[in-house]
Amino acid sequence: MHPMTRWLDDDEQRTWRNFVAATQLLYAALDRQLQRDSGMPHTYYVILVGLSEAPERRMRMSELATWAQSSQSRLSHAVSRLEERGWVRRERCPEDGRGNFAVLTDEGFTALAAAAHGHVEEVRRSLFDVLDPEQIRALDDICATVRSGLER
Amino acid sequence: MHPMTRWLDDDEQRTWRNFVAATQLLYAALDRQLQRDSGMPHTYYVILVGLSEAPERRMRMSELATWAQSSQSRLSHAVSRLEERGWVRRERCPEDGRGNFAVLTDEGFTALAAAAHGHVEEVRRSLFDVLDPEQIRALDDICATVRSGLER
DNA sequence: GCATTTTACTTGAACTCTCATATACATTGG
DNA sequence: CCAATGTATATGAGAGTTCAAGTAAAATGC
Repeated sequence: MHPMTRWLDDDEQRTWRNFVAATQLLYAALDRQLQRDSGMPHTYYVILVGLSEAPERRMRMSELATWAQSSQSRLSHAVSRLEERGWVRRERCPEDGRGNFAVLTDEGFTALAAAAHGHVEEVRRSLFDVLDPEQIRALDDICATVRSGLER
Repeated sequence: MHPMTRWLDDDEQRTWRNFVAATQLLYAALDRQLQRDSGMPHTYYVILVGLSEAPERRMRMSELATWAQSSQSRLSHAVSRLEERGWVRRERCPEDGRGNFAVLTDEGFTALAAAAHGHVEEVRRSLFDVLDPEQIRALDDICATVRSGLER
């Protein structure tokens, strides 16, 4: 069947557990900060950022899902919640009757702007402030590598 | 009020987005693999690992929560689900009437052993196989630093 | 001793995410 | 043109997580 398990040696084990611990603590801190100060999870924040950077602050659902590394279903649910808050609105796509645009409203833009400061500070506090420039370069390199390995 | 936002510069922005993309893709891959092959999310796997390494395969709930970086509530719910599957059992603590032990059952140990191969392979495929030894050392270092920054 | 506070853990509701399925429009091949 | 297939998105149920209470036992203080 499958080959013998290539178990992690002690160093790898330690690295892996440090990785899991660090990333989970980091996301927990981010989510807590965003939820507390802006009432949204990190995934919603990412969606708003995507829209805010898109031309006319609008994007097709599927394009936005790809951008935000989200499943289409997750994005659809999330946009529904964001619509309820008046931060995003859906618009039917004229060229393609199946398609929908997600459009960032002015209220959504305002909410994002209000959330950004605290979020960025948290990212700094949790990550950039504790690493030296060399480590930050290395991290960028590592993440780019892992990312391209997983993106197909 | 609060000081001016120290925005991320272009390099930091890129690093941060690579980090988010890489970690999210990685956890998505892990969770998909574990769910598909073993019917459990990564958080449950971690709980079982913790118990399997504890003396007599048992740990106090709060100790286990700390070990697994979980809230007590999350752990309590998770242990309830794991109990339903017969993988874990609760036992009242004799010395402290408030306390509970979570005990890994033989079925739980078997389930963990069955899950381990595929999980480790996925960790290798997604992370260790794509990085060179230098990068792995750097990652360990970075994660340990971030971790201790966030653990208080 | 007994009231107060703290600790250990559980519970329920609200919310998010996943997975399977459904819907509606578009495209393709004869 | 129309049946078959593919694409874009939505929806509903089930599962996990969070947050705010709730319970029960231990420790503390006077």
